[in-house]
Amino acid sequence: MATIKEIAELAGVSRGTVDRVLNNRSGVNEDTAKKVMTIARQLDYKPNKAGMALAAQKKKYLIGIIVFSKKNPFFDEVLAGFEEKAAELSFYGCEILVKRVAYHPDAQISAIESCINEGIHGLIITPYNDKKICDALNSLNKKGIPVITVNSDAENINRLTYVGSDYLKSGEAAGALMQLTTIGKVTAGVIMGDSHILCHSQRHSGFVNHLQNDSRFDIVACEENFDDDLKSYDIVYDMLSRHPEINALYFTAAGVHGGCKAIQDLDKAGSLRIITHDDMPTTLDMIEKGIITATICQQPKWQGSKSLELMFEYLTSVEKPILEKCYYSELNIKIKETI
Amino acid sequence: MATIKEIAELAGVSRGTVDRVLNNRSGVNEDTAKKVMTIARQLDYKPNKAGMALAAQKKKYLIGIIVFSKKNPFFDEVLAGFEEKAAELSFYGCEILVKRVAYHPDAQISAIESCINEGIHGLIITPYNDKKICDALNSLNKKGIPVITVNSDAENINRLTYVGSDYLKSGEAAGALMQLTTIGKVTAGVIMGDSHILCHSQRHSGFVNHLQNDSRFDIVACEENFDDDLKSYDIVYDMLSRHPEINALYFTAAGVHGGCKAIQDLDKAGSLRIITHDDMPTTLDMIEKGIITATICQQPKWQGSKSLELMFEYLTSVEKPILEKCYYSELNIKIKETI
DNA sequence: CTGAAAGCGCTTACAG
DNA sequence: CTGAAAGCGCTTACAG
Repeated sequence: MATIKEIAELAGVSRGTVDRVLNNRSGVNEDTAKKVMTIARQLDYKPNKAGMALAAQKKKYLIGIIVFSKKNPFFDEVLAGFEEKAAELSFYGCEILVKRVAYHPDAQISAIESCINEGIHGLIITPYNDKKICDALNSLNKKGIPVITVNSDAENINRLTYVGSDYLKSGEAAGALMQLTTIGKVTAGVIMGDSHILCHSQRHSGFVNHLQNDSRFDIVACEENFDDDLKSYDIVYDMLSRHPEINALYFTAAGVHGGCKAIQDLDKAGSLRIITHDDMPTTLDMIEKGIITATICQQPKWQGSKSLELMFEYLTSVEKPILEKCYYSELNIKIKETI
Repeated sequence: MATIKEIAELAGVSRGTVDRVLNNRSGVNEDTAKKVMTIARQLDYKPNKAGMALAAQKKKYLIGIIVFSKKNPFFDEVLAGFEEKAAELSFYGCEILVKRVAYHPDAQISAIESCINEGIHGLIITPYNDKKICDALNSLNKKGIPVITVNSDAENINRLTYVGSDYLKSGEAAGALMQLTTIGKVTAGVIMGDSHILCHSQRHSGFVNHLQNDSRFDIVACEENFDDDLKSYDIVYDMLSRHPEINALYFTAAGVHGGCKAIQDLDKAGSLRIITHDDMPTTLDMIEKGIITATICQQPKWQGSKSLELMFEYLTSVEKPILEKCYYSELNIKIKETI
């Protein structure tokens, strides 16, 4: 592996100059720069990360992370991903500033402001899909603070990229799984999180799209639980009472535990085919008990670590990398026997 | 973060001495060592990886990797994991030496020998379950070259750990998936790889165990294809001709493509429920075509990167880490809509 | 526009 | 048994 020192010797200049050329720091004679670049290319120079890391010891890159409140255990896993990656990058000077706030535009706005005050260099956020947030994020961008959305995207945001699930596809997968695991006439109900949340409505569409041409399926009810377990209990209880013919349920988001409780209380545990998303402990418990048939997971940990990795790479690279529009996590179906 | 320099100043000794104490290098006065250790503990000293990496620039850790031949595309993925991790560890001086050999004890033996000749410091291997291999690996251990088994384990080997699938569990998962996706009477056939291969027979047992108390299921045939697609074609063709009542097939290992071809040629594509393992391109193609219902994957890439990570950590750490007996990969069910 | 020098934290001959 | 010094590769004030 070629080093800066070698290149400097070959080019007959100092190491400092080579460094300037290689990192596009301004103020180097054009001819000198060309000569250095040619040699660097010939030797296929790749910077040594250990050297970079050591020299960067005093530098600091502070990356703000805004995800949802502690009430939603799904984000515990995403956070685990952030922390794992942050530990790995800590010796390159990467530091993270985590804020877990309520799912509300105002809470997010004030979290964003406090991030700015603490001097973040980049922001990773699960945005509430709202005009206010959109504006706030776009003005961050103008300040030169790049934004990456994670887990959930928002419309019209000027973000670097989105890291998370393909929600339409995951809804379709839920529909397909429903087909695979049922026979005959299926009367289904859907329990959504919040129809104002982009990803929840996308899962719903995916599910409906996939099943609409299958004459076996009839979707007779769809309600929102706003990701709240108590609300979820009531809604499911009510839905199943009004529609005793329902024999399958699809939960597009959280509130799985409350909903399943209602099913247990109605003594319908065995007679319903239930598909959910994600694998928080309460969901795993319901799978273990045989109440939920399968759950479709979305690599929350990967979402955290990947988004931080991309942000850090972007912040530290000289030639800004070209990012994909979206980085989709894999869908992972789990049943009792694979958890 | 405390540094060696700080500790040296506080202890009133040189940095060299601190280094000797911290890394258990011999020949330090006991009292001095104690003093240094106390201070290090007080400051919660953690070595700076960048510093270590830079200083280790001239060192080299060569790790041998022996997996199966290029005919088995599953190992392409495992290899991708090895290479990704090797790139990450390269600036700590980690180098890998990959040998892909035929699934045969003699081929493995000679690969092991050539690894020794090239001076490996550790070996990661997917061992053929055979006395000869076992002896060879145990003698490696005696030479001080640690061994990790990956993807497949062998009996009575003195290895550091095993990184791979829990095959019994994955067979059970296949059985459960079969139950979930069928109704009424199911007459099943099993296509095994090689009954002498530990993991293949474990999957078979898991599958049979899971289904034996379910009166809906009848397993009427079980044949070996030795992971060969042509052989697999013949076996499946023959099995389905002799047992026209078969309406479900389980492939415990490779040879999926050949088997599915036979099914197509017999015009039975729609009428069989088929469960397989892994997601090599040919398998994905058969899922896309609706011939295979679901496939259970085992994180091949993770198996490669995890095993290399563990080996490198073991080789480079001062206090040898205590490893688990086994590191199991997650099981990941995929259907057409999630690939 | 460029160079010489110091420094990031750890390791390692070498000298004593 | 211990210290002083050089070195790993990259970066960064500072001086010119």
